[in-house]
Amino acid sequence: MGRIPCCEKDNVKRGQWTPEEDNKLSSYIAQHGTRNWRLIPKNAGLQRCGKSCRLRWTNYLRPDLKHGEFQESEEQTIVKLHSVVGNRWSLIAAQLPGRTDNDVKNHWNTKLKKKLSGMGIDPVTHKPFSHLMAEIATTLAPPQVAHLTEAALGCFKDEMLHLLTKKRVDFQMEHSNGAAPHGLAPLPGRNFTTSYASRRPSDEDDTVQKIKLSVSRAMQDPNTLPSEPNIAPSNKPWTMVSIGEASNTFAEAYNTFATSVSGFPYGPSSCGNDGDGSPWNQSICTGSTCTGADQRLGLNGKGGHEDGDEAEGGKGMRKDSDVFNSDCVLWDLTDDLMNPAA
DNA sequence: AAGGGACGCAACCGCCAAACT
DNA sequence: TAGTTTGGCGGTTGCGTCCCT
Repeated sequence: MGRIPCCEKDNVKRGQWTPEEDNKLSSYIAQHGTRNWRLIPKNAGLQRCGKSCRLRWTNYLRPDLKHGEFQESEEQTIVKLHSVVGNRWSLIAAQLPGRTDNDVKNHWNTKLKKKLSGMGIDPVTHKPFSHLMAEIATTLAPPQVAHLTEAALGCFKDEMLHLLTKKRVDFQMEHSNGAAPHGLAPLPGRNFTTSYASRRPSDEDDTVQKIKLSVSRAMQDPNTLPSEPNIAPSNKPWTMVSIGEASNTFAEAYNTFATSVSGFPYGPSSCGNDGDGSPWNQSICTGSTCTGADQRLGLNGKGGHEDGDEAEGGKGMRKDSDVFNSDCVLWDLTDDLMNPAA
């Protein structure tokens, strides 16, 4: 029954490929093609598993591969496609001639995820963090919102201070004239060198305090709470308006953070239209779930991944072609992307 | 100059659907 | 039709290199 095993696990070599092995594999495939991966290592005189040979060929040896750095246009394509199809690297790579799924995956994990996070955009949902927080807040009553705010601010503090600490030296070294570093969008009127260098340790606590103050002020604003007399805020039946207003405190908190940390390179509302016009600022914000893009394009947020599990669970989506039926068509998708089964 | 941590990339692992016997 | 392998995919890991202290 069935076929014979692809290779004897005990007799196969593992680890890095040598130039000799590459030559053997390349010359064999040049002559005989890639029809049967089980037989290729045997016939080519390689002590490798067929699967290992296939990976080596598809990810490295194929003559049509690009090996250089990713261009900005390629990065934009990856981000756009990822906002629609999630971690389906093979689909994304198919739109980038010369790039493999492994290339795209590695580049996403090592560069693009951090780049998006640094711009205040969640790499899983492609929404601004502030927008995410507001969305979460709409599902909670204000007392819970307050607790969530505390937790979220802790996250922001750690994340942003980490970024600031890491970048400070680079900015001072490379941009003594105050210009924005490569790949980052400068804010008008901000000077990186002075703003970073002037930060004191106590600024960190000041920042968090500022945010907390802003949030609590917004929470207690009479305009954001129901007006029934003699009912303590925590006991009031919350109206849609009040909850909606309270949820805005998250966006305010985030923007307060970005504003109060002088020199924060991406500024508040990094997904708005108030950027500097750099390709990154424009392209990132075309994500299907971005508020700004939703408004500009008249979208209702049906496209993209509304929850992290779906975005992360590439395998779970394989059979689900609904992602291609999204109302949210942001750019021209090729036929095979729109109809992956074809 | 040396040690340690961070980073990037290549390769492996495990799962799934299709193909095959 | 059932059992098995193959090919393909996404997630994860290991290792070499770079950079900072």
